[in-house]
Amino acid sequence: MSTSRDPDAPQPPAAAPEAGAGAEAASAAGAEQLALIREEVRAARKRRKAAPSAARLPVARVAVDKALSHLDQYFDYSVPARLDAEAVPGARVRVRFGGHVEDGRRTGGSLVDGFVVERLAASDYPGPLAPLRQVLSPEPVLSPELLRLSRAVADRYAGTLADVLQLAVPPRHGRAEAEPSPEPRPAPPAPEPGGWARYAHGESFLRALAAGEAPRAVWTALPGPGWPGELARAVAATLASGRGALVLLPDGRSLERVDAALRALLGGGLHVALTAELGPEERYRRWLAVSRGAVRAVLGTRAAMFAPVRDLGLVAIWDDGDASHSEQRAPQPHARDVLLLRAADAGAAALVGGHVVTVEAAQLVHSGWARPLAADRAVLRAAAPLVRTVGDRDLAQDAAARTARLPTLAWRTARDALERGPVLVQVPRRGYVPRLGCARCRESARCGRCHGPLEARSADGLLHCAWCGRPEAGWSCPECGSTRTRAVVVGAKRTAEELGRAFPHVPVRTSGRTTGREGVLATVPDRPALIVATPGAEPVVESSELGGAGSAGGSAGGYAAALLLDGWALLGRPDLRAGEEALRRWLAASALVRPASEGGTVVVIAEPGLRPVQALVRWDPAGHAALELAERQELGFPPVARMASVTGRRDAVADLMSLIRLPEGAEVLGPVPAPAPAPGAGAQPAAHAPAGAPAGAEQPWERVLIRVPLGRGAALATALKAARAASLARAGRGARAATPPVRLRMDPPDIG
DNA sequence: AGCACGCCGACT
DNA sequence: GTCGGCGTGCTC
Repeated sequence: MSTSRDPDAPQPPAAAPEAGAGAEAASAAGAEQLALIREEVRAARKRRKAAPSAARLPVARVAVDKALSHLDQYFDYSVPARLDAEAVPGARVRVRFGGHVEDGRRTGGSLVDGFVVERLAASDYPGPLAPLRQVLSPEPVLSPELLRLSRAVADRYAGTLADVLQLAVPPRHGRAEAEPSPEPRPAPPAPEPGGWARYAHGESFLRALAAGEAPRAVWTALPGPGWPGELARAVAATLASGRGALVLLPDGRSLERVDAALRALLGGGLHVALTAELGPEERYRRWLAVSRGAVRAVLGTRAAMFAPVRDLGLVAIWDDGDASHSEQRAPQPHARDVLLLRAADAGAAALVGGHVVTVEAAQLVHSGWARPLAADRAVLRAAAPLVRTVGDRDLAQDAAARTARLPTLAWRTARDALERGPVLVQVPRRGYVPRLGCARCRESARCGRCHGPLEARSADGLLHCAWCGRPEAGWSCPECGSTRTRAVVVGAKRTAEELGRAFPHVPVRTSGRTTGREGVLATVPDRPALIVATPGAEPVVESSELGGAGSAGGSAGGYAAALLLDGWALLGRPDLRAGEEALRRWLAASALVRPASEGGTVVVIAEPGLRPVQALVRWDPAGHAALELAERQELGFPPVARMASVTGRRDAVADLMSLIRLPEGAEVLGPVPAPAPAPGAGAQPAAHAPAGAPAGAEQPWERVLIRVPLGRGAALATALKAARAASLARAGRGARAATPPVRLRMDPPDIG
C-alpha cells in the first residue's frame, strides 16, 4: 500500500547514514549522530504538523468501519488542505484509529476505512483531532439517504452502523470506478396495463405509479406466467413518472424472468440487474451506475435491498415469504422490512407480491398501510388449476398407496395428464426437523402456557417447551383429546425412482439442490415428462407458442398436472410458519399448472380439513393469511408481537439478561438449551478453547426469547443494544476473549 | 481489537 | 527503590 499520501507515516530521514558496524557504533560519535537524526525527525514532524487544514469546513465527521458494539458513534477528524476537495460527504476515507498520545503527538493505532458523513466548521470533541490519512476516492458512495437507511436498519435490528454499512456499500473496485457511467436515458412512456387489467384495481395502481403517486399494495398474483410482466410494467410506469424503481426477487431464476419481461417491454439500458453472480467488478460498475443516477431501475436479489436508486418511486418484493430474502450477515435484516423503511423514508410506492400472502403482508393490509391488489374470483377461477386432495382416510383405503407410495388418485391424474404434457412432482427436501404432533389427528403439540412447540428433549421422557423450557407433563390434544404424540415427518428419497417404475415409458427428470444430478432446472420443454422437483426448484414449462410440441388449441402453457407429495414434511416442520410455508410452496408449484379449463389438475397429499390445504383448494391465500394473522394476534405471536432472541454461552446470556432494562410489557421466555452455532454461521467465529482448558470454560449454549407488544420493537432493540454494550464493558478482557459474544436477533425466523 | 495507564509482588 | 503482572478504559 502506498504511503505517499500519508504524511504521518514513519519515513527514514532524507540523509539516513548507514548503520555503523562493530564496536564503533557505540562510540560517542555514533551517539551524537543518533541524536542528530532524532532531532531531524522531530523537525520533520513539526513541519508536517504545520500542514494546513482545509480553510472551509476543516472537520470531517467519519463513520469508522469498526463493528464494536459499544462504539457505534461517529469520530471527527481534521481535513488536511490537500484532501479538502476530495473529502466530500459520502467519500471513502482511511483514518488512523485507536492510537495514543505521546508528548503531544499521535502514534500507533491502526488504519481503518470509513466514510465521511459530513463536513463541519468545528468539532464538539474537546481533544485534538487526528487528520484524515487518505481519501480512497471522492466518489460519494454513502449518500445521505443511504446513511439514513443504514442507521434505521441498525437501530431496528439492534446492530451497529458499521455492520449495516458493510451490507449497504459494496467493496470498491478501482477500474470500475474510473470508468464513466452511461448517459442516463430519457424516461419511457407509461406502459399499457397488460396483465394488470386482470386485477380489480390493477389499472388504477399502474396509473398512480405513472402519475408520480405512492400507492402501497399487497398483491396476490394470479397463477400462471404473467407476474414477471406485471412487475415489469410497474417498473416502467414508475420510470415514466421520472422516478426510480427497485424490485427484489428471491433468486436468480425469477430475476431473469423479470429481466426478460422488462427488456421485452422497454429494451435495454433503462435498468440493471444486481446479483451476486456478476462478480465484484461488474457488480460495482452497475451499482455505481445506479448511485450516479445513470440507471434508475434495479432488479436484484436481497443484497440489492440497499441499492442507491435515485428519486425512489417504487419498491417491490416478489414472494416475500421466501427465506432467501432474509440476509444472513449481521444484523440479518429482512429485505421486506428494509424496503418498507425505504418506502416510508422516500415517500415511495410499495408492492409486496407473490402467489401467497405472508402474515406480515396481511398485517400491512390489516393496519391500513397497504391496500389489497387481487383479481376477482371469476378471473381467478379461469386461471387456476383444479386442486384435489388425498387425505389419511383415502390413503388407508388405498392399497396401492402403501406399496407404490403413490395414491391411486395421484397415479391416475398423472397418467391422464401425461397424455397432454409434463407433470410436476413436488417432493420434500431432506433435513426437516421432526416435530411432535397428536398421534391421532396430527395437530401439533404446543405448550399450555406460551404456545411454543413441544419437543422430546431429554431422557426423562417428558415433553418440554422449545420456547420457555417448561416441562409439559399431561399433554392432551386440544382438537381430539388424545394424549399420545408421535413424530411427524415423511421421507421421500426414492420418489423419482419409484415414479420411474410406475411410468416406465415416460422420461423422468429431477430439479433441486440435492435431488438430481442436473441441479436446478430453469425450464423444461412442453412435452410429456415427469419432473421431480424439491420446493423452490420447480422449472417453468417453456412456452410452446413458437413451434415445439404444443397442442394446436393455443394452450396457455404450463404443466398438465402437479402432484404435491410433501404435505406432511412441510406441515410437520417445527416452525410457526409451517402452514404458510406449505401453502407458499404448494401455490408456487400449482401456479405453474395450466388452468382447470385446459385440464390442469393439482393433487395434494394432505388432510383436506387443514387450513393451508383448504386455502390451496379454494386458492385463497389472502384469506389464509388473514386467519393466521387473527390467530397470531390471539396468541401473541409475531408479527403481531415483536420478538428477539439472545443466544450464547450460559453466563453471557445470563449477564446480558441481568443488565437489560426491558421495555414495558416485555415477556422473557426461557432460557432453554440451544445448539452451539456452527463456526461459520454467525458474525464471529467461535473461539475454540485450548485443549487443556478447564472443564468449566465450555459452557452450554442457551437461548432466551423476549416478546414485546407491537410498537415496542424499537424499544426492545435499543434495550438489547445497551445491555450488550454494558455487558461487554463489564466483562474483563480475559472473559471477553474466551467467551464468544452473545448473538442478538430481532424477529428470529426459527423460533418454532 | 490494540494499546497505554495504573496499582501491587520479586529482583539488580 | 525499580520491573512488570494484567485489570480497566479509550480510541476523534
